[in-house]
Order: sequence, then C-alpha cells, then structure tokens
Amino acid sequence: MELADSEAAVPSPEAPTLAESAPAEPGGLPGLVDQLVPSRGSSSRVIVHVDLDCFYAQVEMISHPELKGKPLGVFILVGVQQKYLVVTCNYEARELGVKKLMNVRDAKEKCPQLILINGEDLTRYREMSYKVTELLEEFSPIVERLGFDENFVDLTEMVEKRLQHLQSNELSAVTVSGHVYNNQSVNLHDIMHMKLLVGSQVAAEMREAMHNQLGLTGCAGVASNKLLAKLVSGVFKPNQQTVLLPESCQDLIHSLNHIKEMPGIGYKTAKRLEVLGINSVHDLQTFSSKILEKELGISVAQRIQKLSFGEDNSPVMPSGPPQSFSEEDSFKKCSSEVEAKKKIEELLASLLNRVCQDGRKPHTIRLVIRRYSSEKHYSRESRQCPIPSQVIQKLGTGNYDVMTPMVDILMKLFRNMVNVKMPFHLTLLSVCFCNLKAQNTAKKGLIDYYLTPSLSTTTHSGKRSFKMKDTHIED
DNA sequence: TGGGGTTAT
DNA sequence: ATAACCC
Repeated sequence: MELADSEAAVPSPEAPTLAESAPAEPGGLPGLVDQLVPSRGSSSRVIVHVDLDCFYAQVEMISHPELKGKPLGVFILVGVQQKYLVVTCNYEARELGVKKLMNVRDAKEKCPQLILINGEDLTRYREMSYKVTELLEEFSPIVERLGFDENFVDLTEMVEKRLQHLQSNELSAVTVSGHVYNNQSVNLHDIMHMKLLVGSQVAAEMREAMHNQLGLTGCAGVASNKLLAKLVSGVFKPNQQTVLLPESCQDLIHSLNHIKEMPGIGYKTAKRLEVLGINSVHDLQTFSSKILEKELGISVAQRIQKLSFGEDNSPVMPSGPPQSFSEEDSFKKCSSEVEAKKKIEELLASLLNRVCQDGRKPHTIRLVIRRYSSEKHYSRESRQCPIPSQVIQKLGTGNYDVMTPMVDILMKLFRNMVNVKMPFHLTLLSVCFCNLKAQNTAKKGLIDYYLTPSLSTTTHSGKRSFKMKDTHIED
C-alpha cells in the first residue's frame, strides 16, 4: 500500500527523490539506491512528535530532588466551587491510584502519602519548556511547540542526509531504535522504511539529550506526518518511543475508539458529528463527503475526513519565540471596578516582567473577561488597542513608571466592555500582550508605511490611524 | 476545569 | 472580535 498521505500522490518537482538528489559520485549512494526508490517518486516526510512524561511533576522533582521516588501530584484551584484538582502526577502516584484531573480529596483518600504541590505559577514550567524546544532546535530548526510539553520536529532533511552518507554495505545494518508499531517487520529495501528507521535513531538521540542535559524523560513517535507521529508517540508510555511504518497506518487510526480522540477534532466538531451518526473513525471515512461539506463547511469537512484516513499535509511550522504573553486569573466573583483594577494590576505586573525579559516589545494590549452565566456557556469577551509608542519605548528601560499608563488603558478597555454603572459579575480577567516586534523603534513605522500603507499604524504627521479591530480609547 | 497558547474566519 | 483547536 502506498503511503496514505495526500502529498505523496502529487510528486513535486522541487522535492527530488533520494536518488535524484544523491551525489552521482562513487561512495555516495550507489546503484543500490535506484532499486530502493519507489517508482512514484516521493516527497514523504519524516516527523517526530516528542511528548514529555507528566511534565509539571518532572519539573517539580527537579526543583525538589528529595521528592524523587515519592508519589507527587501538582494541583490547581478550579471552578466556581473553588475545589482543588490534581492536574498531573508522577508515575509513583499513578501506581497508587491517583489519576489526572482527580479531585484532591479523592486523591488524598486513595493515596494518603501523596505529596501535593501548587501548580499555579507556570514560570518554571514555561522556562523548562523552552529549554526543551531549544534543545530540539539543535537537531533541526523546524520545531513546532504544542502546549508546554509537546514538540514536533521535521526530520526529513536530516534523515535524507544521514542516509546519503551511508555506504551501501552499511545500509543493511541500519536498525530501529525503540518499538515498531504493530511489530511490523522492516523491509530494508523500502526507502521509506529506511528513512523512518533513521528517524527513530534521531528520536532516540533527542530523548537521550533531553535526559542528559535537562534531566527529563519523554516519549517520541516517528511517522510520515504530524497526525500519525502524534498518535504513535502515545502507544508505549512512559519514556519509550515508537515508529509507524506506512503499512500499519490504518491499524493505528482504527485503534481510536472515538473520533473525538483524533487530534484536530475538538469538542464542538465531535458533537456535530455525533448528530450525524458519526462516532468512529470508520464512520467518518465512509460518510458522504458532500453532506459533510454541507454540514461543516468545505474546509473543516475536507480536513477532518483526510485526518480519518491518517492523511495530514500540514507542515511543521517553526514556532520561534512566542507570539503573545498572557496571564489570567479566574475567581468566583468580581463585581466592582476597584476589585477589577486590583486584579488587573497584579496580572500586568507579572506580564511586564516577562515582556522585559523577552526583549521584544508588544505593540498591542488586550483585556479579556468572562461574565458569570448560569448556563455553562463558556464565552469570553475581549477588547484590544495599540500601546502608545511612548509607552512602548519606556518598556525595557528600567524604572520609568509604565504601570500607570498601562493600567489606565486597561481600565478604559474594561469600561468599554462592562457598564460599571450597572451591576456585573465577572469570573475571569486576563491581560495579553501581543503583536510583538523586535525593538526597532525609529524607522520601523516608516518602512511599514512604504510597504503596507493601509496597515500602517503611524502616519508621517504623527497621528494614529487604528486598525478596525482595535478599539479607540478616548476620554 | 484551569492557565496557558495557536490559527481561521 | 470571536470561535475553534491544542495542551
């Protein structure tokens, strides 16, 4: 069976096969390779998904080495009922019956010796998370973050280079590192098999480096696209890795018990599919494309139906530095402007620290609220506006008071959303800095003006012209 | 269920 | 500005 990847069906001229790109000189890849290359031509990729084991718990065990070997849970305060939940725990705790998202009461009952750590402050988790990403970027710069504890890396180029440097007699000595999904046997004459095996070796090197340099363990999955790499990385846990060979692709996706388990099909889409009688991967594969497009729109329909076949042509997008910084606080009730201002000031203070460390400067600020509603309607409202250029410039520079003007702006945004003369009941406040730019203060506006006049935020006369989506803040 | 993030519309 | 997705 050919690789069930949509791009494989369309050989692209700019993506030469291994044979075409191999050096013609002796000692490169000799004639043997010609036999190895599939007649179709192939732009098949090798992707690894790296997934840290119970990340927060691992970070805590590094911070508190005396806790190693003991059952450990990380908890946060949640919900309108203000109860504590264990968001993650180490494997010692799991063996004693503690589960993720378990109420702290139940967890303590099951496991009285459980040690609990407050996981509210994400700072150390965030820092360690970026150390992992940076370590992976040393292998290949194409690294995409997914949350704090997962990364995708596109290994295609690396793997092809490694294969090219092998002598023909070494080719048959290539072995897999870790598990092969389904225990499928490897065909040493299949070029994609060889690429994936080399991918599994790189994955092992990555896990080894994470362990040696950062003291972290995790899983890895190697496959021909992101979807499959992610699905296969979870097959053997913890601290193990698995490679998927193309012939076992259908087995892997049919191992899902419900479409909701398919990454990319979230709560809403799953609910709408259920109404249509679609529950399993097979249901989705065989459902009428036309009807699905009518129900979900052509874009979502085509994307998720491809996912159901294990096809995913989405590229690994290098994440680079974060595109936004935000801090939230949720609570039972906030019903006065003074109270809101206090909370906003707290959020802002920590954000300013983070933004200062980053070095880049945010050009937009956003305030997010959630209003109390008896329905479970989980809906947030937000207002954003540009940060005045004078305030931006003072951002990194020590002790000028940047809090006051910022709080001022935020309170204007607040009053734009909330009629403070009427009673209100909020359950969440969040402040977000986005539209980050390398601090290039002087000429940037001018360049922007020439390149994209309609999007420029600064005119030569110095007046502001806001984008439509930014709310004007005036007195 | 929170406290983060991203992209698409 | 919101809604969907991910963790």
